[in-house]
Amino acid sequence: MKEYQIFKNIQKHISLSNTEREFFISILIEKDIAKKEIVLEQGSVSSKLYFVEFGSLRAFNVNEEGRESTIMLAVQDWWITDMYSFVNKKPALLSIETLEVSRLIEFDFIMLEKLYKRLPKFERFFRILFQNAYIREQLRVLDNISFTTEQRYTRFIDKYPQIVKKVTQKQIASYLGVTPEFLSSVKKKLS
Amino acid sequence: MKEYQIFKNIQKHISLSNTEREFFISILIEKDIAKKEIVLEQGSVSSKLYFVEFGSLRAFNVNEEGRESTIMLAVQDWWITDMYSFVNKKPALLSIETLEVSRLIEFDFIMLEKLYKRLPKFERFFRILFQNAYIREQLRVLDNISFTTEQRYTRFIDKYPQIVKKVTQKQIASYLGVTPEFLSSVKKKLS
DNA sequence: CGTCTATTTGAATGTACTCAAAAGCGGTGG
DNA sequence: CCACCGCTTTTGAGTACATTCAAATAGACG
Repeated sequence: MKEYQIFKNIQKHISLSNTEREFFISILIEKDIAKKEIVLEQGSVSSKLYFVEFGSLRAFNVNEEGRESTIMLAVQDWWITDMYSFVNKKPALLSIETLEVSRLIEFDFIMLEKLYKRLPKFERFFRILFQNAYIREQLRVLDNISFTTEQRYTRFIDKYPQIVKKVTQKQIASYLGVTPEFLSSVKKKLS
Repeated sequence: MKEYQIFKNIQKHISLSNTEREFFISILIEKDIAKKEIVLEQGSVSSKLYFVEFGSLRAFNVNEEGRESTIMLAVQDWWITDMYSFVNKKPALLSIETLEVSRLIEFDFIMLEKLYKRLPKFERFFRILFQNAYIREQLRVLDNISFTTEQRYTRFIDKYPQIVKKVTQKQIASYLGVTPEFLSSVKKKLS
């Protein structure tokens, strides 16, 4: 049997019998994506949830003035989509692009609902997944409002060393919510 | 039968049979709390998840310099705890206090795990709850890094008019991550 | 090698903070 | 019911943080 990263991910929280595993495999859709491809465009409705088998992606918002804000970075073993759009079927606030050649596993909304029905233990799995995602985002809010840019930069590179290798300075700046020029001066001060 | 706000909340996402409802009632613990009481102290482990039957609460972090950051505000029909601490059993990053006389329904971690076992549809309920919480926090991150203080202030009062009535200017400032003095000058400019 | 983008540097400007003091407001006790 | 106390809010001056704009340098990639 093919070794999917996604099984390791799922088995962190639930265990599947052989028949469950077979069913699950039968619905999986793999997509190989080239570098710098857009997998979701801001303004369109996000109909897919992605799991990253390998590679990396970035989710970002572009505001009216053209300023980019990076909201999420995903590497191997992470899940990514514009959840707001996916759940509410409203235009996505985020675009998502690959940072390198990536293999994704794709779940569409309908299929996910079927999965919940057929294998209710996936309710538990995603309950735990969203619980952790909520905690992570809340910690990021705390970071944003209570630390200086310098602190947030060093915390970011300590927390996500594997991501730092794959993104540009400019993208880190847009994740922190500052200009690339200012981040450059912060780095200079640190060294 | 007593009319609990929490049933309306739960029935937004799942429906309970009479026997399920009876079981659920049997495990509910109500707490009436006076104004300005601390229900969770930063540094201690959060062992309870609270639902707000009525009243209002504020969750905030105090950093080494003594600066307060308001992370969450909860009114009737909201859930609140330090989820990071509750899930990981680590010292809480947040204190939680009542803003007025409030009635809470209390769930401890063990009881919640029992509830998941006995009534697995609660996995679904909390899956949806955390999904929405995650979306909300991610939108707040986007707000924080992509809007000016003035924009964030007006968005806040538009989005949470019922909360605005119950909190001080100082607390709104600490929610937005600015000083009360600066928020005061922003308000002046707006009028 | 040449082109395009990212990064750095610096000057000028605007945003937000600190500190201090005054004014406003709500609750409490006499 | 009023006077006082403590906390919140406002105001202003001075400073620090962060942006904008422009230009130079460095890197990545075909």
